[in-house]
Amino acid sequence: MQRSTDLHEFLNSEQQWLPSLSVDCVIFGFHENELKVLLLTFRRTDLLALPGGLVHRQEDVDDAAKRILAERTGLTDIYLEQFHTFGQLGRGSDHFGRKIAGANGVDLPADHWFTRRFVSIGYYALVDFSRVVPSPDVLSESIGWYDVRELPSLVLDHSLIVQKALDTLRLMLDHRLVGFNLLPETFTMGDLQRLYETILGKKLLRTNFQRKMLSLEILERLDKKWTGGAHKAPYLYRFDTKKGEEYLNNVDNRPERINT
Amino acid sequence: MQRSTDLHEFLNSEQQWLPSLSVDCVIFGFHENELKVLLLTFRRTDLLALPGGLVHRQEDVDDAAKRILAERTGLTDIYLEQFHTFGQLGRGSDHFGRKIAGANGVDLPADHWFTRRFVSIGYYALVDFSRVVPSPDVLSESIGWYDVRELPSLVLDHSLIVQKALDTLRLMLDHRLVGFNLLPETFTMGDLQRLYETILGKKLLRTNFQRKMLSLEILERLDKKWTGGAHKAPYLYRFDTKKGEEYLNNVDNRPERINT
DNA sequence: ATATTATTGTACCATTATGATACAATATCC
DNA sequence: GGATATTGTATCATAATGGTACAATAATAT
Repeated sequence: MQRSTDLHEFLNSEQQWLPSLSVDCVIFGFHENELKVLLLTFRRTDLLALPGGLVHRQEDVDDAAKRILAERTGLTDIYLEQFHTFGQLGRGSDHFGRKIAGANGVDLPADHWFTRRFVSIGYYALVDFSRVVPSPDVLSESIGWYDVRELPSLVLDHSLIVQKALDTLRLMLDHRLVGFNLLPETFTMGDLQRLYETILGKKLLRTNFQRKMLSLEILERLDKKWTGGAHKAPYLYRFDTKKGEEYLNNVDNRPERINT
Repeated sequence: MQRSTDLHEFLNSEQQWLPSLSVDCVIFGFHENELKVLLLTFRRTDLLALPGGLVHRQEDVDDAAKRILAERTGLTDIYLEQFHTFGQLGRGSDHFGRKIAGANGVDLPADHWFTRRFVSIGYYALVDFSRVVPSPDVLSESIGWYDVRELPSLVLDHSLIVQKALDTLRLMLDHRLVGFNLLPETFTMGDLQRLYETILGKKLLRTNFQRKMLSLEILERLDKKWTGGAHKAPYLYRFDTKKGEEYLNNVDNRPERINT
């Protein structure tokens, strides 16, 4: 995989990019009842930011999001979903771009392209952060997971972007069954419940959660799982892709409150 | 209100605009059990398109959407909501821009800015089309309402944009109570039901719809309405803004299916 | 006046979904 | 074999929803 090149090269790369547009990725990491977000710091600064980047002149924006995530964090094969585009005035990157360049000994000319305004398209994803090893690119000093409940302050409007992504994730949780692409191929009902609880930020009643999930008829029950714990072994389940598609395609399963 | 200027002026206006970005508005019109979309044809062509436009260099994108809608259709004070950004390759406007210019006797040079690629931010709104008089701007030959169930073919990817907007509208219908900003100040339960039925594209059971709406406790019951019809007079209702806000702010009213 | 008509508001019942508790089943450890 | 922690299911009470019935009531026709 092609990783980002260095800052000087980047600052001279205006011709490569679609002007005015950027992409920012909110990668939620789930593990052990914690929900975290992947953040980078820029070299020689302590500025925290979402992994983001620019779109090539001849590149589908969805593809750009995947490429940017890969280049900046090393993460590949992750399902990204667009959720909102941020185009407020005052998310201008003048101060911001100048600060980053400055920290690396570059004094940007008054009208340098990187100091101009960008409108940013937000994408989000949900991964199991114990099974993913992000690595920072050359523009970045560090990369790491930060708990969503105590997020430090971020560059530009990135805090707002994270908040909007989280709202969308919660809203879409069972509409899109987004959870299933971050569980292992097979999982227990407890695994699934912990995922839901972490994303929704609240406890669910075990028995009713189980009843509900089984009633959706999108899970295939497999063998039991003998973990070595001193207790009854839980069943393993697999997400039944075919039934899952049917479920999602059924208009009646949309989360609308008016039915009859 | 400033309306759009002529084509030649527009084609020389590159400096005004944020490059690569456009906005398209999907205005749904509701009246008498019909759901329609507002479309324009470009001058001297029969190309149908959504009202769209470009963003000024120093202009909030949400503001740009409102301005564009006003300039191109004459509609003002309409609540627009962003729903998706369209950035596929191949929605390129080369062929498209050249066709429009050509129809008006302008032969665009090979790399004219208007033939380049645009990424478009989609906004939608819902209005009562009997109470709104759109008028086409100078770029357009005509403006009119088209039934969503039998949409003619549109320019670029505008059919896709309409479909996505409609999906979003239906999904958000009672989550955001989006319907209320297009009913008159006071309305009957029948009015409200017809609105829901038209947007959802299906019949609802009168008695249960009434029960549901009343149970939300966001409607204020007023006097009866004597229409002159040979039947019992229905109550009029007003949307109670304060209670409505409370309702929308209550997380428990989000359309999630996993509760306990 | 009175009957007729169309529509509305509400009551009511059957069915389904949800919140909550109880309890038997069972892998492992001791 | 008994203790322990967890899981799967049953069950009950309550709430929400789908569906029907019916009385109330503005206008109109008689």
